[in-house]
Amino acid sequence: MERRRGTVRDLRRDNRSVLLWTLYFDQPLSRQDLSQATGLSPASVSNVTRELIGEGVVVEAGSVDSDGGRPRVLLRMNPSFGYVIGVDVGETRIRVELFDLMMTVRAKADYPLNPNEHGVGEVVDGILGGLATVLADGGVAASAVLGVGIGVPGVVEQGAEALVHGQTYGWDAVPLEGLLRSGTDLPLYIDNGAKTMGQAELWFGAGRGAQNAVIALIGSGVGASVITNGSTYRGSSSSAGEWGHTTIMVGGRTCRCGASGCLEAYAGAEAILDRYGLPLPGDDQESALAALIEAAAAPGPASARAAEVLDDTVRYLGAGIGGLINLFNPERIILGGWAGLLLGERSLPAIREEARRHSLRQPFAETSIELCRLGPDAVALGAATLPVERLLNGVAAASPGASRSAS
Amino acid sequence: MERRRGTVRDLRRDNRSVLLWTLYFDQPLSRQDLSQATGLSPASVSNVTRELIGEGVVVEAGSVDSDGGRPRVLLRMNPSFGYVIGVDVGETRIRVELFDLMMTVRAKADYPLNPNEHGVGEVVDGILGGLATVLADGGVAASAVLGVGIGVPGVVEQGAEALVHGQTYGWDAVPLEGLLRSGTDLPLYIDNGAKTMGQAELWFGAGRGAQNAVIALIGSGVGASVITNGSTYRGSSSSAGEWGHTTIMVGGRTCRCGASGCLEAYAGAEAILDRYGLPLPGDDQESALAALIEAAAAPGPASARAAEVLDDTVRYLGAGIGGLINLFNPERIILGGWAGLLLGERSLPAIREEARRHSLRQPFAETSIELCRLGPDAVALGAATLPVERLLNGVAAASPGASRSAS
DNA sequence: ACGCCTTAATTCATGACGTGATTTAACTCA
DNA sequence: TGAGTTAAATCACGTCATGAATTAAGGCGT
Repeated sequence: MERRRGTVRDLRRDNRSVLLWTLYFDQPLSRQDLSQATGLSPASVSNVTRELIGEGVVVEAGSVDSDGGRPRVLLRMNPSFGYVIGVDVGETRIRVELFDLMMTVRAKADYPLNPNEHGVGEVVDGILGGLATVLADGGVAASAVLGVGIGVPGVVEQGAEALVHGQTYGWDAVPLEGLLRSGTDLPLYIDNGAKTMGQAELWFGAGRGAQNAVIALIGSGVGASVITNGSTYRGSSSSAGEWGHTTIMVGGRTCRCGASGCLEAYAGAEAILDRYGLPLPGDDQESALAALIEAAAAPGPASARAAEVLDDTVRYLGAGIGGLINLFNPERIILGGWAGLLLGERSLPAIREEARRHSLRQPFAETSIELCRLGPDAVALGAATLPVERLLNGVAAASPGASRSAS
Repeated sequence: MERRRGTVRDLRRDNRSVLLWTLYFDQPLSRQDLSQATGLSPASVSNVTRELIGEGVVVEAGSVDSDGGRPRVLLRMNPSFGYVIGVDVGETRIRVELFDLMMTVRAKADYPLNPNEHGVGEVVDGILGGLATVLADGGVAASAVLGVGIGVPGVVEQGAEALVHGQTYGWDAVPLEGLLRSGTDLPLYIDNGAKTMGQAELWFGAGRGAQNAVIALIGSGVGASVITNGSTYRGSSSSAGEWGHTTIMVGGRTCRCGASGCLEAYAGAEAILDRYGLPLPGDDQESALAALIEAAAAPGPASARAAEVLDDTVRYLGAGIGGLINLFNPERIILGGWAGLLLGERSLPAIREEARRHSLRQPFAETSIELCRLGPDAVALGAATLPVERLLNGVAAASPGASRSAS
């Protein structure tokens, strides 16, 4: 991960990198477009491009007339230069997806989990099984895989080998990378699931183009991904963005993390249902929350009570979001996660209003609050962007197969 | 502020910059030391050094024996290459200080303010008067001044001309830079006072060497400065770090910002005194808070009540700090501001404990919570570092006098 | 078909830069 | 005084980005 700088060679790597990034997100582009977009001279674009085409990362694809003159040749990423795998370790299932470079899904695999028993061995088995399945189904050789991104709940401590701390479900410094290493030698990128979902929204969803944003993930629990200067902020030990355990009510409800007054203890789906207290139809949290929202809308005896719980939730959420606005001054707040979507669909305007009441005028005015745009696969998708990010940054060199022997 | 990158010339500027930064903070250093510290080759260090000495930014200063061989020549910044001015616009006074490049004070000036009437004109007059005074007292020509840094309370919106929003004391988009421009043509750098104080602690105080830190400023109100990747984080419209108005108690006390439940409404000095409610000796908040702390320690009728108020304060503060730890995952939290110091001296261990109770284990374990190390002039000192930062980054070119005509 | 025009991309000559190897500088010690 | 030692400067070389010049690839009018 060491990034040298200072020699004229590093300069080339950086230029190559900005060129790849612009091409990745705005393709197809002609060499001329690239020159304009990156600020590099046409000559340099030509040189770097030749190199990239030679390596097979970039391909020429069609051309466009330019009234009267020589037509522009369009450049694209080569989608099959290499493949990436994204893994979403969720509360109820492990999902594994195989993508090409442009993030087209090639194969999927699901592995159900017992929600109340996050056995490490089971998770490891599920991931390894999923890897084998998608490679077989997708017809892709392991040597063509650039890497495997894995989004897990809980804090991921990056180091020689990533450790996972899941304070709310009993994982304490689990050496997930080491455990997986014995079953595969693909390059692994393990990160917090909220962060990978955030990166998915940043790259392909409601966060596109943002330099500073916060993606809030509200599911059973509450998490967030903070984007600063265009990339995921990780802090000193890569656990930044743990929004769910911000105190919004000193001395308040006890949270499953052990503290009291956490946002998650009020606005997480589990907490919402618990605060409502009454039984609801549906055998999982998702349908229960949907039922609660329906109850609040429909006339009936439970309506007022349900609406009150939801309105309180909006207030808590608004307070939490207001804090994010004040602290991070983002240009965008994106509300995601299945519970975030349900709540947002019902009461996004109210959430905005509560966020306004709990933040300062100037930063609030600079922020837009929106719903996420990607579906439930965003965690896996975002995880799969991790190896792509590495490729775009120019760390992964020429041939994709080489990455296997990177022990 | 545009920073080009991509040409071999930009590379030189960057290398020059890292060399200047290392020299600034670890001087004196020999060329060899610099080579080792920056990773640049001895040859490059030699070249860049020659350039810097030629410009007068760096000077040779003495030498050190190296058992048997040619002695190492030590290099230093030239303290009188240029001068900088720092301005602290506080609640009760404006303080203006003149420094040389190495931040040795050359002159000071104070200008009292009526605490309850932050007249814009008065502030402008005070600053302009202070500038003239320190230049005269310090015997420094205006042409030798690299710039003037100004730390103000409230949100500073950077743009063509900096605007100041002081929501808590009635400044709304005040064009401070424009107003000052008519009285001086020195380069101006206006920033939030908590941020400039944070930068002072980062450069010279308890934050030295930190890559990720939060400097909490607790005075009459509450602010913070967030350091990410070694420099002040500003967000999309440079108002990031407004910690004081984070909600820690939904539906709680009304804050002077208009919202309810803000941290500032509980842990700011004004709020602490208000929560105590009873009269205290002393004619300003500072002596009143000191008296409150004394009352809690001494036996007496008011002791229990005072201790309770302070203990509550610690809890609120701990909740706020816990949120910072979870969200930013800093390696260090630094407690500053006059009230922060008073509270910290009394109960830093308790604050640490409450922060622990309100944060997740893993990020808390990575964080140390300390008191600031600089005195009450930190805001002005930090403001004065703003033009120095620009110099170190290589934006300011050869002769310091040239900066005057940078309109 | 042909030449002219327009635009895109490449090539070329140039200058800036960092670097390892070599040389010079500066000082110690026997 | 000369050998040894370490610091710094210089040199020769390779890499790179770039503006200018050149080539490539099409349209259009005659």
